Amino acid sequence: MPAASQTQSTAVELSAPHPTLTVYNTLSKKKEPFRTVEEGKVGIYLCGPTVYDKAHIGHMVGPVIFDCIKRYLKYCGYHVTWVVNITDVDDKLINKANDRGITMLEVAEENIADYNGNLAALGVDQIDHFPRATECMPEIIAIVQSLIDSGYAYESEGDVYFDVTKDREYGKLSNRSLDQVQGDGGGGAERKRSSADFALWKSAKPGEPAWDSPWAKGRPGWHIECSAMSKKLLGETFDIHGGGLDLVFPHHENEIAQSECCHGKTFATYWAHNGLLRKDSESGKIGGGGASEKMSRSKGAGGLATLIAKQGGERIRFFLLRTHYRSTVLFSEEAIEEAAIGLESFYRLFKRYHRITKGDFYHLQARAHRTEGDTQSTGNAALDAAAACKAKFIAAMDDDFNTGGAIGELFELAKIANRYCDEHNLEGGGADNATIGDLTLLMATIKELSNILGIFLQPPALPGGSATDELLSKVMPLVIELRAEARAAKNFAVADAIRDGLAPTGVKLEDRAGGTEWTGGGEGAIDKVMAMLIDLRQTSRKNKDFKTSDAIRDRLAAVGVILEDRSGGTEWTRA
RNA sequence: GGCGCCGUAGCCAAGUGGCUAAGGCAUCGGAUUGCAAAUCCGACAUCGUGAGUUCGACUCUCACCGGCGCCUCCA
Repeated sequence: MPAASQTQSTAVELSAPHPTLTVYNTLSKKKEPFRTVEEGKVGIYLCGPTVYDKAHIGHMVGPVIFDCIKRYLKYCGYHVTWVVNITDVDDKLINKANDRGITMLEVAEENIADYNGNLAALGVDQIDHFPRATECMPEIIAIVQSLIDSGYAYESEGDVYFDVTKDREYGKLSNRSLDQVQGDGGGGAERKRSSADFALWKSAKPGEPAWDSPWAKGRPGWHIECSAMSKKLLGETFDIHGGGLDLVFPHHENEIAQSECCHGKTFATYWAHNGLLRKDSESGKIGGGGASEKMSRSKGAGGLATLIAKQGGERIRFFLLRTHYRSTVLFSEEAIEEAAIGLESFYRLFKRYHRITKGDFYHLQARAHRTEGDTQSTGNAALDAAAACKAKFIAAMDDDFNTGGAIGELFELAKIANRYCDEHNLEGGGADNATIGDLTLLMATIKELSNILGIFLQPPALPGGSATDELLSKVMPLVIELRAEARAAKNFAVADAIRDGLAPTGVKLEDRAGGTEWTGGGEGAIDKVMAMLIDLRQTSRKNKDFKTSDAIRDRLAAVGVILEDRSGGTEWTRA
């Protein structure tokens, strides 16, 4: 078999292709029909962080898209195992530990906690295994030994290097030939046979964390831990290997080299690389084209936890999912806030659904698996339109997990549901069992599809809302009541003064068929609301509208707020 | 220098060899509202430039211009 012998890695036999799902493969630079190593099962390995510092938003792109990928593959009926590794031994960790006078393990623990908190906030909960390099030393050493035994690696003064000249296929992922990767050789150049060789094992200097090995006491090189962890949890050949585009070379190239030389067969069938985030330093400027800078912890990027605290995880997830995962994304808080506006319209729809049906969107039962045969017309225009949206949503996801296109359909679905409410006057008495049933079907479709994206799984925790002041919740009904009375008396000046006066506090009023609703009101809103009321009372007194001014004081007293008129103005206190 | 990516409306962003080029934000009309808000309806792009292939290209090829990535650690 002369032709086949040109490749040392024998291709493994794959399942029949999925009829519609295609996945882009960095290895072939094409979208390919999706086939699996084992029928009905998918193994995914995503390169996680080296935990030497806090995460930045760029670290979430991979986890978020793969979280969706797993959800979608499950939806398509696959059984999926997803591994995200933690690299917790590395030069940078050692340096960090030395700088701070703590152990490498302590540095790792701190940043792993940060990372896990970030994942949880963004709704990434599909990861099955979280292996750590330091927990896989026997497996790492076994692979290194095997590579030495088969002549692909050599020991040199206690270090072990992979001999790239022995690997005929070296460079196939990043599309470069050996003479193109002859750099300065990096650290330990004098111990290498070729400058492109890379370390599988690094002997320890005094004081460095070290593990016993057949060579010198030391630690694994970068790259090798992924080969070991993926083998341990997913086998010698698995389906999808993911990571940031910046990992293609040298990290993934070296992983392939190690694993395929060690096992003599395909390492991963599909290589899926997400695009990188850039920080938009000129956001807000007209005309775009402004400079943007690379996100990198070495350049001080970080603060993801702070960003989450401010914006909330769902906004960030939604922002990331609006763009195809392979694109470069310009990130700025303004961009996140713009995405959030779209998100809010969904939250409003969910509330509308609740007003009409008393049902909770978040508790709707939705289909968990795709069904191809439910496209026959129902004779109901709204339901038919929704079915068409769903079909387009699925087609988008089938096309290399095109979440951006899928989200467009979600907006369309929201419009269909809102229109249905309008056309059938569901908030003005048009609701009956039939219309409520149809609306619920529409909402369940939104639930089914948003479940795939991992959004709207539960009411958003942040921002603002959850921390609403208890007193504010008591005062607002009273404010609304005052305004309702003013409106009933056609005293629109007072009614509008209340609503307009509330605007700067972040509290919004919306008049609905069933009464006025209020939303918003974050930290400090209560003080501003009280100031508005005091101001309104002053104005009323000035206008001899004592009915209003007295009502304000009396009703505030009823909820435990006392107003005291002093020479310098009115002060309020909690009783 | 080597390898590669991108350029769609004011902004963000899907998509396709030929029917109306998704969707979101913003803007402008209209319905609705006491006025708003929300919601709905409508308006708003010929797809960086030039050439080629083709009956036909925004979609394929080439050139150019303009952004960007990797080649050192990096999600």
